[in-house]
Amino acid sequence: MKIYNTLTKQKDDFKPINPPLVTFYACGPTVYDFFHIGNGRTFIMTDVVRRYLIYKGFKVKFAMNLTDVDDKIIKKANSEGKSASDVSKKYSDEFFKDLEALKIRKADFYPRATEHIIEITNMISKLESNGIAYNVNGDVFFEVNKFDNYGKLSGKNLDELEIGARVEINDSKKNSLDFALWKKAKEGEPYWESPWGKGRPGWHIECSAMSTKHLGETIDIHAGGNDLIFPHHENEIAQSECSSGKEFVKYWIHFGFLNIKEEKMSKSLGNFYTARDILKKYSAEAIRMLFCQTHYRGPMNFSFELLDASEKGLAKLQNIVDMIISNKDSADEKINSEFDFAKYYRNFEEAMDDDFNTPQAVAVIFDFVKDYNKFIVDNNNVSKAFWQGGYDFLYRTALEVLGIIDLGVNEISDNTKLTNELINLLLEIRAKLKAEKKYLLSDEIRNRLGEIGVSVKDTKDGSTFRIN
RNA sequence: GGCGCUGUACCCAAGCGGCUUAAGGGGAAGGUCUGCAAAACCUUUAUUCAUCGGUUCGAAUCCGAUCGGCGCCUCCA
Repeated sequence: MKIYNTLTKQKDDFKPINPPLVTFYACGPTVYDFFHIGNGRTFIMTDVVRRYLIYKGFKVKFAMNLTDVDDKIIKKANSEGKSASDVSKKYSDEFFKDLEALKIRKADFYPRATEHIIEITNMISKLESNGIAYNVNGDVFFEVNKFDNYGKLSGKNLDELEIGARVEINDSKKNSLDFALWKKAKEGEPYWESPWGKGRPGWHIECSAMSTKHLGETIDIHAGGNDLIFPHHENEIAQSECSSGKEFVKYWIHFGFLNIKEEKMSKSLGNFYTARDILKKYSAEAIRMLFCQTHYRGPMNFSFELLDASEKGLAKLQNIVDMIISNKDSADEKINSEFDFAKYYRNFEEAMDDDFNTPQAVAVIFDFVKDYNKFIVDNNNVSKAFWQGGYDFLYRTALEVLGIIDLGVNEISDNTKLTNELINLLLEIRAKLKAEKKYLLSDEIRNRLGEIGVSVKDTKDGSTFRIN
Protein backbone atom coordinates (compact mmCIF):
# COMPACT_ATOMS: atom_id res chain seq x y z
CA MET A 1 0.00 0.00 0.00
CA LYS A 2 1.35 3.37 -1.01
CA ILE A 3 0.64 6.80 0.38
CA TYR A 4 1.80 10.08 -1.09
CA ASN A 5 3.88 11.70 1.59
CA THR A 6 4.23 15.48 1.49
CA LEU A 7 7.50 15.12 3.36
CA THR A 8 9.19 13.01 0.70
CA LYS A 9 7.10 14.33 -2.21
CA GLN A 10 6.48 10.83 -3.48
CA LYS A 11 4.32 7.79 -2.92
CA ASP A 12 5.92 5.85 -0.08
CA ASP A 13 5.19 2.29 0.96
CA PHE A 14 3.07 2.45 4.05
CA LYS A 15 4.81 0.77 6.96
CA PRO A 16 3.43 1.76 10.33
CA ILE A 17 5.76 1.82 13.29
CA ASN A 18 3.96 -0.80 15.35
CA PRO A 19 1.64 -2.74 13.07
CA PRO A 20 -1.19 -3.45 13.18
CA LEU A 21 -1.47 -0.23 15.19
CA VAL A 22 -1.68 2.99 13.18
CA THR A 23 -1.60 6.33 14.95
CA PHE A 24 -3.41 8.98 13.01
CA TYR A 25 -3.90 12.66 13.83
CA ALA A 26 -5.92 15.14 11.81
CA CYS A 27 -6.25 18.86 12.24
CA GLY A 28 -9.82 19.67 13.05
CA PRO A 29 -11.75 22.90 13.09
CA THR A 30 -11.42 26.13 14.95
CA VAL A 31 -14.86 26.23 16.47
CA TYR A 32 -16.08 29.74 15.80
CA ASP A 33 -18.63 29.07 13.05
CA PHE A 34 -20.30 26.33 11.03
CA PHE A 35 -17.89 24.62 8.70
CA HIS A 36 -18.30 24.88 4.96
CA ILE A 37 -18.38 22.15 2.40
CA GLY A 38 -14.74 22.76 1.53
CA ASN A 39 -13.79 21.90 5.08
CA GLY A 40 -16.20 19.03 4.68
CA ARG A 41 -14.14 17.61 1.86
CA THR A 42 -11.13 17.30 4.15
CA PHE A 43 -13.14 15.74 6.95
CA ILE A 44 -14.81 13.28 4.62
CA MET A 45 -11.64 12.25 2.86
CA THR A 46 -9.87 11.87 6.18
CA ASP A 47 -12.72 9.58 7.17
CA VAL A 48 -12.32 7.54 3.98
CA VAL A 49 -8.59 7.15 4.59
CA ARG A 50 -9.24 5.98 8.11
CA ARG A 51 -11.96 3.57 7.05
CA TYR A 52 -9.74 2.04 4.39
CA LEU A 53 -6.95 1.49 6.90
CA ILE A 54 -9.48 -0.33 9.06
CA TYR A 55 -10.62 -2.34 6.04
CA LYS A 56 -7.00 -3.38 5.56
CA GLY A 57 -6.93 -4.74 9.06
CA PHE A 58 -5.04 -1.98 10.83
CA LYS A 59 -6.00 -0.97 14.32
CA VAL A 60 -6.34 2.73 13.86
CA LYS A 61 -6.06 5.10 16.78
CA PHE A 62 -7.46 8.34 15.46
CA ALA A 63 -7.49 11.79 17.03
CA MET A 64 -8.88 15.04 15.68
CA ASN A 65 -8.30 18.22 17.59
CA LEU A 66 -10.66 21.11 18.21
CA THR A 67 -9.11 24.52 18.48
CA ASP A 68 -11.31 26.10 21.07
CA VAL A 69 -9.37 29.22 21.93
CA ASP A 70 -7.95 31.65 19.41
CA ASP A 71 -8.34 35.14 17.96
CA LYS A 72 -11.33 34.32 15.76
CA ILE A 73 -13.25 32.84 18.65
CA ILE A 74 -12.47 35.78 20.88
CA LYS A 75 -13.49 38.20 18.16
CA LYS A 76 -16.77 36.42 17.61
CA ALA A 77 -17.44 36.28 21.31
CA ASN A 78 -16.84 40.01 21.66
CA SER A 79 -19.06 40.89 18.76
CA GLU A 80 -21.88 38.77 20.18
CA GLY A 81 -21.36 39.80 23.76
CA LYS A 82 -20.68 36.22 24.84
CA SER A 83 -17.75 34.48 26.44
CA ALA A 84 -15.21 32.71 24.27
CA SER A 85 -16.11 29.41 25.86
CA ASP A 86 -19.79 29.93 25.02
CA VAL A 87 -18.86 30.39 21.39
CA SER A 88 -16.55 27.40 21.25
CA LYS A 89 -19.06 25.21 23.08
CA LYS A 90 -21.82 26.13 20.69
CA TYR A 91 -19.82 25.56 17.52
CA SER A 92 -18.17 22.39 18.68
CA ASP A 93 -21.65 20.98 19.32
CA GLU A 94 -22.66 22.05 15.83
CA PHE A 95 -19.48 20.56 14.43
CA PHE A 96 -20.36 17.14 15.79
CA LYS A 97 -23.87 17.38 14.41
CA ASP A 98 -22.54 18.10 10.94
CA LEU A 99 -20.01 15.27 11.14
CA GLU A 100 -22.74 12.85 12.02
CA ALA A 101 -24.97 14.12 9.23
CA LEU A 102 -22.12 13.56 6.79
CA LYS A 103 -21.81 10.00 8.11
CA ILE A 104 -18.28 10.57 9.31
CA ARG A 105 -17.24 8.10 11.98
CA LYS A 106 -16.42 9.47 15.37
CA ALA A 107 -12.76 9.83 16.20
CA ASP A 108 -11.28 7.97 19.15
CA PHE A 109 -10.34 11.31 20.71
CA TYR A 110 -11.33 14.90 20.15
CA PRO A 111 -8.73 16.72 22.22
CA ARG A 112 -9.31 20.41 22.86
CA ALA A 113 -6.65 23.02 23.37
CA THR A 114 -8.20 24.39 26.55
CA GLU A 115 -8.14 20.96 28.16
CA HIS A 116 -4.42 20.54 27.56
CA ILE A 117 -2.95 23.72 28.94
CA ILE A 118 -0.63 21.76 31.21
CA GLU A 119 0.76 19.61 28.40
CA ILE A 120 1.16 22.73 26.31
CA THR A 121 2.99 24.78 28.93
CA ASN A 122 5.19 21.78 29.72
CA MET A 123 6.21 21.50 26.12
CA ILE A 124 6.93 25.21 25.91
CA SER A 125 9.03 25.00 29.08
CA LYS A 126 11.00 22.19 27.58
CA LEU A 127 11.64 24.20 24.44
CA GLU A 128 12.66 27.11 26.59
CA SER A 129 15.13 25.06 28.57
CA ASN A 130 16.47 23.61 25.31
CA GLY A 131 17.24 27.19 24.34
CA ILE A 132 14.82 27.19 21.43
CA ALA A 133 12.04 29.33 22.85
CA TYR A 134 12.42 32.83 24.24
CA ASN A 135 10.20 34.99 26.36
CA VAL A 136 9.58 38.64 25.52
CA ASN A 137 7.49 40.24 28.23
CA GLY A 138 5.08 37.36 28.50
CA ASP A 139 4.97 36.40 24.82
CA VAL A 140 6.94 33.27 24.10
CA PHE A 141 8.33 32.64 20.62
CA PHE A 142 9.91 29.73 18.83
CA GLU A 143 13.25 30.65 17.30
CA VAL A 144 13.21 29.12 13.84
CA ASN A 145 16.93 29.58 13.26
CA LYS A 146 17.61 27.06 16.00
CA PHE A 147 15.98 24.24 14.05
CA ASP A 148 18.08 23.12 11.12
CA ASN A 149 15.28 21.24 9.47
CA TYR A 150 12.91 24.17 9.40
CA GLY A 151 11.23 24.11 6.00
CA LYS A 152 11.66 20.40 5.32
CA LEU A 153 7.96 19.81 4.86
CA SER A 154 7.01 22.83 2.78
CA GLY A 155 10.21 22.96 0.75
CA LYS A 156 10.90 26.48 1.84
CA ASN A 157 14.17 27.81 3.04
CA LEU A 158 14.61 30.47 5.64
CA ASP A 159 16.62 32.90 3.55
CA GLU A 160 14.05 33.09 0.79
CA LEU A 161 11.21 33.36 3.23
CA GLU A 162 12.81 36.33 4.86
CA ILE A 163 13.36 38.10 1.58
CA GLY A 164 9.88 37.64 0.19
CA ALA A 165 8.42 38.19 3.58
CA ARG A 166 4.85 39.17 3.74
CA VAL A 167 4.99 38.42 7.43
CA GLU A 168 3.98 41.04 9.87
CA ILE A 169 6.68 43.14 11.43
CA ASN A 170 7.05 42.51 15.08
CA ASP A 171 10.04 44.13 16.71
CA SER A 172 9.95 41.88 19.70
CA LYS A 173 10.83 38.82 17.62
CA LYS A 174 14.40 37.90 16.79
CA ASN A 175 13.34 36.78 13.34
CA SER A 176 10.09 37.79 11.71
CA LEU A 177 9.37 34.09 11.07
CA ASP A 178 9.56 33.18 14.71
CA PHE A 179 6.09 32.19 15.81
CA ALA A 180 4.17 32.44 19.04
CA LEU A 181 4.09 29.51 21.42
CA TRP A 182 2.37 31.46 24.14
CA LYS A 183 0.45 34.69 23.79
CA LYS A 184 0.22 37.16 26.60
CA ALA A 185 -3.38 37.97 27.46
CA LYS A 186 -4.65 41.41 26.57
CA GLU A 187 -7.35 43.16 28.53
CA GLY A 188 -10.59 41.21 28.44
CA GLU A 189 -9.15 38.11 26.79
CA PRO A 190 -9.45 34.63 28.26
CA TYR A 191 -6.26 33.50 29.95
CA TRP A 192 -4.52 30.73 31.85
CA GLU A 193 -1.71 31.00 34.38
CA SER A 194 1.71 30.00 33.13
CA PRO A 195 5.40 30.40 33.99
CA TRP A 196 5.34 33.48 31.71
CA GLY A 197 2.25 35.04 33.20
CA LYS A 198 -1.35 35.12 32.11
CA GLY A 199 -1.92 34.10 28.53
CA ARG A 200 -3.06 31.46 26.10
CA PRO A 201 -1.42 28.96 23.75
CA GLY A 202 -0.30 29.90 20.27
CA TRP A 203 -2.09 28.09 17.49
CA HIS A 204 0.52 25.55 16.48
CA ILE A 205 1.58 24.23 19.86
CA GLU A 206 -1.71 22.57 20.72
CA CYS A 207 -1.38 20.02 17.93
CA SER A 208 2.15 19.11 18.96
CA ALA A 209 1.20 18.73 22.61
CA MET A 210 -2.04 16.84 22.05
CA SER A 211 -0.71 14.57 19.35
CA THR A 212 2.15 13.61 21.65
CA LYS A 213 -0.11 13.05 24.62
CA HIS A 214 -2.69 10.89 22.89
CA LEU A 215 -0.69 9.15 20.20
CA GLY A 216 2.97 9.34 21.21
CA GLU A 217 6.06 11.28 20.21
CA THR A 218 6.27 9.76 16.77
CA ILE A 219 3.03 9.04 14.96
CA ASP A 220 2.28 7.30 11.70
CA ILE A 221 -0.02 9.70 9.88
CA HIS A 222 -0.86 13.35 10.21
CA ALA A 223 -3.42 14.84 7.85
CA GLY A 224 -4.90 18.21 7.02
CA GLY A 225 -5.71 20.64 4.26
CA ASN A 226 -3.11 21.86 1.82
CA ASP A 227 -3.07 25.30 3.33
CA LEU A 228 -1.81 23.91 6.61
CA ILE A 229 1.50 22.75 5.18
CA PHE A 230 2.95 26.14 5.83
CA PRO A 231 3.22 27.45 8.39
CA HIS A 232 1.08 25.26 10.63
CA HIS A 233 2.51 21.80 9.98
CA GLU A 234 6.00 23.11 9.47
CA ASN A 235 5.79 24.67 12.91
CA GLU A 236 4.36 21.55 14.47
CA ILE A 237 7.37 19.62 13.23
CA ALA A 238 9.73 22.24 14.61
CA GLN A 239 8.11 22.26 18.04
CA SER A 240 7.70 18.53 18.37
CA GLU A 241 11.09 17.51 17.09
CA CYS A 242 12.92 20.12 19.14
CA SER A 243 11.06 18.98 22.19
CA SER A 244 11.27 15.21 21.82
CA GLY A 245 14.37 14.86 19.71
CA LYS A 246 12.48 12.32 17.63
CA GLU A 247 10.81 12.36 14.26
CA PHE A 248 7.30 13.73 14.68
CA VAL A 249 5.36 12.16 11.81
CA LYS A 250 6.13 9.39 9.33
CA TYR A 251 3.50 10.18 6.69
CA TRP A 252 2.02 13.59 5.97
CA ILE A 253 -1.20 13.59 3.99
CA HIS A 254 -2.63 16.81 2.55
CA PHE A 255 -5.94 17.42 0.86
CA GLY A 256 -6.62 19.63 -2.13
CA PHE A 257 -9.03 22.51 -1.99
CA LEU A 258 -12.57 22.75 -3.04
CA ASN A 259 -12.90 25.50 -5.61
CA ILE A 260 -15.96 27.33 -6.60
CA LYS A 261 -15.87 29.01 -9.98
CA GLU A 262 -12.12 28.39 -10.16
CA GLU A 263 -11.48 30.02 -6.82
CA LYS A 264 -10.68 28.52 -3.46
CA MET A 265 -13.77 28.29 -1.31
CA SER A 266 -13.06 30.22 1.84
CA LYS A 267 -14.64 32.14 4.61
CA SER A 268 -12.76 35.30 3.81
CA LEU A 269 -13.78 35.33 0.15
CA GLY A 270 -17.36 34.74 1.18
CA ASN A 271 -17.85 32.17 -1.61
CA PHE A 272 -18.85 29.26 0.54
CA TYR A 273 -21.78 27.03 1.37
CA THR A 274 -22.02 25.53 4.80
CA ALA A 275 -22.16 21.77 5.00
CA ARG A 276 -25.50 21.89 6.70
CA ASP A 277 -27.05 24.00 3.97
CA ILE A 278 -25.95 21.50 1.36
CA LEU A 279 -27.31 18.70 3.50
CA LYS A 280 -30.75 20.23 3.37
CA LYS A 281 -30.94 19.43 -0.33
CA TYR A 282 -28.51 16.57 -0.87
CA SER A 283 -27.78 13.28 0.83
CA ALA A 284 -24.55 12.69 2.68
CA GLU A 285 -23.95 9.84 0.25
CA ALA A 286 -24.13 12.18 -2.75
CA ILE A 287 -21.69 14.57 -1.15
CA ARG A 288 -19.30 11.75 -0.28
CA MET A 289 -19.68 10.33 -3.76
CA LEU A 290 -18.83 13.66 -5.32
CA PHE A 291 -15.67 13.90 -3.25
CA CYS A 292 -14.71 10.30 -3.89
CA GLN A 293 -14.94 10.87 -7.62
CA THR A 294 -11.96 13.20 -7.51
CA HIS A 295 -8.59 12.27 -6.13
CA TYR A 296 -8.09 13.71 -2.65
CA ARG A 297 -4.88 15.55 -3.43
CA GLY A 298 -6.06 17.52 -6.44
CA PRO A 299 -8.22 20.60 -6.46
CA MET A 300 -11.84 20.02 -7.30
CA ASN A 301 -14.67 22.19 -8.41
CA PHE A 302 -17.87 22.41 -6.55
CA SER A 303 -21.25 23.10 -8.10
CA PHE A 304 -24.82 22.00 -7.62
CA GLU A 305 -24.82 20.53 -11.12
CA LEU A 306 -22.05 18.17 -10.04
CA LEU A 307 -23.96 17.22 -6.93
CA ASP A 308 -27.04 16.50 -9.04
CA ALA A 309 -24.92 14.25 -11.22
CA SER A 310 -23.62 12.40 -8.17
CA GLU A 311 -27.07 11.94 -6.81
CA LYS A 312 -28.16 10.39 -10.10
CA GLY A 313 -25.18 8.09 -10.27
CA LEU A 314 -25.91 7.03 -6.76
CA ALA A 315 -29.45 6.00 -7.68
CA LYS A 316 -27.91 3.32 -9.86
CA LEU A 317 -26.09 1.87 -6.87
CA GLN A 318 -29.04 2.24 -4.61
CA ASN A 319 -31.33 0.40 -7.05
CA ILE A 320 -29.19 -2.69 -7.03
CA VAL A 321 -28.87 -2.45 -3.27
CA ASP A 322 -32.65 -2.42 -2.93
CA MET A 323 -32.94 -5.41 -5.22
CA ILE A 324 -30.36 -7.33 -3.23
CA ILE A 325 -32.05 -6.60 0.05
CA SER A 326 -35.42 -7.66 -1.32
CA ASN A 327 -34.03 -10.94 -2.62
CA LYS A 328 -31.26 -12.12 -0.40
CA ASP A 329 -33.47 -13.80 2.16
CA SER A 330 -35.96 -15.31 -0.25
CA ALA A 331 -34.03 -16.66 -3.22
CA ASP A 332 -33.77 -20.40 -3.60
CA GLU A 333 -30.54 -22.35 -3.50
CA LYS A 334 -30.94 -24.38 -6.64
CA ILE A 335 -28.74 -22.64 -9.13
CA ASN A 336 -25.12 -22.18 -8.42
CA SER A 337 -23.68 -18.82 -9.28
CA GLU A 338 -20.32 -18.42 -10.90
CA PHE A 339 -19.93 -14.76 -10.38
CA ASP A 340 -16.34 -13.77 -9.72
CA PHE A 341 -16.60 -11.54 -6.66
CA ALA A 342 -12.90 -11.83 -5.88
CA LYS A 343 -12.02 -9.92 -9.03
CA TYR A 344 -13.86 -6.84 -7.84
CA TYR A 345 -12.36 -6.96 -4.37
CA ARG A 346 -8.98 -7.21 -5.99
CA ASN A 347 -9.59 -4.23 -8.25
CA PHE A 348 -11.02 -2.20 -5.43
CA GLU A 349 -8.02 -2.85 -3.23
CA GLU A 350 -5.60 -2.23 -6.03
CA ALA A 351 -7.15 1.20 -6.54
CA MET A 352 -7.24 2.09 -2.87
CA ASP A 353 -3.76 0.75 -2.22
CA ASP A 354 -2.46 3.25 -4.74
CA ASP A 355 -2.60 6.35 -2.59
CA PHE A 356 -6.34 6.03 -1.95
CA ASN A 357 -7.42 6.31 -5.55
CA THR A 358 -11.09 6.68 -4.76
CA PRO A 359 -12.16 7.69 -8.29
CA GLN A 360 -10.78 4.39 -9.49
CA ALA A 361 -12.38 2.58 -6.60
CA VAL A 362 -15.75 4.11 -7.42
CA ALA A 363 -15.27 3.02 -11.03
CA VAL A 364 -14.68 -0.54 -9.79
CA ILE A 365 -17.95 -0.42 -7.90
CA PHE A 366 -19.81 0.77 -10.98
CA ASP A 367 -18.18 -1.94 -13.05
CA PHE A 368 -19.31 -4.40 -10.46
CA VAL A 369 -22.89 -3.14 -10.50
CA LYS A 370 -23.03 -3.29 -14.27
CA ASP A 371 -21.71 -6.84 -14.43
CA TYR A 372 -23.84 -7.93 -11.53
CA ASN A 373 -26.98 -6.58 -13.17
CA LYS A 374 -26.04 -8.26 -16.39
CA PHE A 375 -25.61 -11.55 -14.57
CA ILE A 376 -29.14 -11.21 -13.25
CA VAL A 377 -30.47 -10.50 -16.72
CA ASP A 378 -28.55 -13.40 -18.27
CA ASN A 379 -29.48 -15.96 -15.62
CA ASN A 380 -33.10 -16.67 -14.90
CA ASN A 381 -32.62 -17.84 -11.41
CA VAL A 382 -29.70 -16.80 -9.28
CA SER A 383 -28.71 -18.37 -6.00
CA LYS A 384 -28.88 -17.08 -2.52
CA ALA A 385 -25.10 -17.08 -2.42
CA PHE A 386 -25.10 -14.69 -5.33
CA TRP A 387 -27.31 -12.20 -3.51
CA GLN A 388 -25.31 -12.57 -0.34
CA GLY A 389 -22.06 -12.12 -2.25
CA GLY A 390 -23.32 -8.90 -3.77
CA TYR A 391 -24.50 -7.70 -0.42
CA ASP A 392 -21.14 -8.41 1.16
CA PHE A 393 -19.19 -6.70 -1.57
CA LEU A 394 -21.20 -3.52 -1.51
CA TYR A 395 -21.33 -3.56 2.26
CA ARG A 396 -17.57 -3.82 2.63
CA THR A 397 -16.55 -1.38 -0.08
CA ALA A 398 -19.25 1.15 -0.90
CA LEU A 399 -20.69 1.33 2.57
CA GLU A 400 -17.90 0.58 5.02
CA VAL A 401 -15.05 2.27 3.23
CA LEU A 402 -16.49 4.98 1.02
CA GLY A 403 -19.81 5.54 2.74
CA ILE A 404 -21.61 6.22 -0.53
CA ILE A 405 -24.57 3.89 -0.13
CA ASP A 406 -27.14 3.24 2.50
CA LEU A 407 -27.50 -0.50 2.90
CA GLY A 408 -29.25 -0.69 6.19
CA VAL A 409 -32.20 1.53 5.50
CA ASN A 410 -34.66 -1.32 5.10
CA GLU A 411 -33.54 -3.39 8.02
CA ILE A 412 -32.53 -1.45 11.06
CA SER A 413 -34.64 -1.50 14.18
CA ASP A 414 -37.52 -3.65 15.36
CA ASN A 415 -39.73 -0.77 14.48
CA THR A 416 -38.65 -0.75 10.85
CA LYS A 417 -38.95 -4.51 10.88
CA LEU A 418 -42.64 -4.18 11.54
CA THR A 419 -42.91 -1.48 8.91
CA ASN A 420 -41.21 -3.74 6.42
CA GLU A 421 -43.58 -6.56 7.18
CA LEU A 422 -46.54 -4.29 6.68
CA ILE A 423 -45.22 -3.04 3.38
CA ASN A 424 -44.48 -6.58 2.26
CA LEU A 425 -47.99 -7.52 3.19
CA LEU A 426 -49.37 -4.76 0.99
CA LEU A 427 -47.08 -5.77 -1.82
CA GLU A 428 -48.19 -9.39 -1.62
CA ILE A 429 -51.78 -8.34 -1.93
CA ARG A 430 -50.84 -6.05 -4.76
CA ALA A 431 -49.11 -8.91 -6.55
CA LYS A 432 -52.36 -10.86 -6.43
CA LEU A 433 -54.25 -7.89 -7.83
CA LYS A 434 -51.74 -7.62 -10.63
CA ALA A 435 -52.08 -11.29 -11.39
CA GLU A 436 -55.79 -10.68 -11.80
CA LYS A 437 -55.01 -7.65 -13.95
CA LYS A 438 -56.66 -5.32 -11.50
CA TYR A 439 -54.28 -2.53 -12.41
CA LEU A 440 -56.37 0.36 -11.16
CA LEU A 441 -56.13 -0.89 -7.60
CA SER A 442 -52.55 -2.09 -7.82
CA ASP A 443 -51.46 1.26 -9.20
CA GLU A 444 -53.30 3.01 -6.44
CA ILE A 445 -51.37 1.03 -3.85
CA ARG A 446 -48.13 1.96 -5.51
CA ASN A 447 -49.10 5.61 -5.77
CA ARG A 448 -50.34 5.86 -2.23
CA LEU A 449 -47.18 4.24 -0.92
CA GLY A 450 -45.22 6.70 -2.98
CA GLU A 451 -47.06 9.57 -1.36
CA ILE A 452 -46.01 8.44 2.09
CA GLY A 453 -42.39 8.03 1.01
CA VAL A 454 -42.20 4.39 -0.02
CA SER A 455 -41.16 3.94 -3.63
CA VAL A 456 -42.11 0.65 -5.21
CA LYS A 457 -40.57 -0.87 -8.29
CA ASP A 458 -41.78 -3.98 -10.10
CA THR A 459 -39.30 -6.46 -11.47
CA LYS A 460 -39.72 -9.85 -13.06
CA ASP A 461 -38.90 -11.39 -9.71
CA GLY A 462 -41.43 -9.35 -7.80
CA SER A 463 -41.52 -5.88 -6.36
CA THR A 464 -38.89 -4.02 -4.43
CA PHE A 465 -39.44 -1.06 -2.21
CA ARG A 466 -37.43 1.65 -0.59
CA ILE A 467 -38.30 3.96 2.28
CA ASN A 468 -37.11 7.44 1.46
C1' G B 1 10.47 36.97 -5.93
C1' G B 2 10.31 31.70 -3.73
C1' C B 3 7.65 26.95 -3.35
C1' G B 4 3.82 23.75 -5.20
C1' C B 5 -0.45 22.08 -8.04
C1' U B 6 -2.98 21.89 -12.70
C1' G B 7 -4.74 21.89 -18.39
C1' U B 8 -7.78 14.47 -20.92
C1' A B 9 -14.83 14.10 -24.70
C1' C B 10 -20.76 18.40 -24.00
C1' C B 11 -19.71 18.47 -18.14
C1' C B 12 -17.00 15.99 -14.00
C1' A B 13 -12.83 12.73 -13.86
C1' A B 14 -9.04 8.22 -13.59
C1' G B 15 -4.83 6.79 -16.19
C1' C B 16 1.52 9.04 -15.24
C1' G B 17 6.41 4.74 -20.45
C1' G B 18 3.89 -0.93 -23.74
C1' C B 19 -2.16 -4.56 -20.56
C1' U B 20 -5.24 1.50 -22.92
C1' U B 21 -5.73 3.26 -31.09
C1' A B 22 -7.76 6.48 -23.00
C1' A B 23 -11.55 3.73 -17.05
C1' G B 24 -15.88 5.41 -14.43
C1' G B 25 -20.11 8.94 -13.49
C1' G B 26 -23.48 12.66 -15.55
C1' G B 27 -25.63 14.33 -20.16
C1' A B 28 -27.27 13.22 -25.27
C1' A B 29 -29.09 9.70 -29.33
C1' G B 30 -31.14 4.90 -30.86
C1' G B 31 -32.82 -0.11 -29.47
C1' U B 32 -34.60 -4.54 -26.18
C1' C B 33 -37.79 -5.73 -22.14
C1' U B 34 -42.51 -4.12 -20.00
C1' G B 35 -50.23 -3.71 -18.36
C1' C B 36 -48.37 1.20 -16.84
C1' A B 37 -44.27 3.68 -13.77
C1' A B 38 -39.40 2.70 -12.74
C1' A B 39 -35.25 -0.24 -13.16
C1' A B 40 -32.15 -3.25 -16.00
C1' C B 41 -29.75 -4.74 -20.53
C1' C B 42 -27.58 -3.62 -25.68
C1' U B 43 -25.51 0.08 -29.13
C1' U B 44 -23.49 5.12 -30.29
C1' U B 45 -21.06 9.72 -28.22
C1' A B 46 -11.99 11.55 -27.65
C1' U B 47 -7.47 7.64 -33.78
C1' U B 48 -7.02 11.61 -29.18
C1' C B 49 -4.84 13.68 -24.14
C1' A B 50 -3.44 22.86 -24.05
C1' U B 51 0.50 24.06 -28.05
C1' C B 52 5.29 23.26 -30.29
C1' G B 53 9.75 20.59 -30.25
C1' G B 54 12.90 16.48 -28.22
C1' U B 55 14.18 11.47 -25.87
C1' U B 56 12.55 6.32 -26.92
C1' C B 57 11.54 0.38 -30.72
C1' G B 58 7.20 2.70 -28.19
C1' A B 59 4.55 8.91 -24.79
C1' A B 60 -1.54 11.42 -22.57
C1' U B 61 2.44 9.46 -19.55
C1' C B 62 9.74 11.38 -19.55
C1' C B 63 12.62 16.22 -20.96
C1' G B 64 12.52 21.44 -22.81
C1' A B 65 9.96 25.72 -24.38
C1' U B 66 5.34 28.37 -24.97
C1' C B 67 0.34 29.64 -23.59
C1' G B 68 -3.67 29.16 -19.89
C1' G B 69 -5.86 28.20 -14.65
C1' C B 70 -5.13 27.74 -9.30
C1' G B 71 -2.92 27.67 -4.46
C1' C B 72 0.71 28.62 -0.43
C1' C B 73 4.47 32.08 1.41
C1' U B 74 -0.70 36.46 6.54
C1' C B 75 -5.91 33.53 9.57
C1' C B 76 -7.60 29.48 6.46
C1' A B 77 -9.33 22.40 5.46
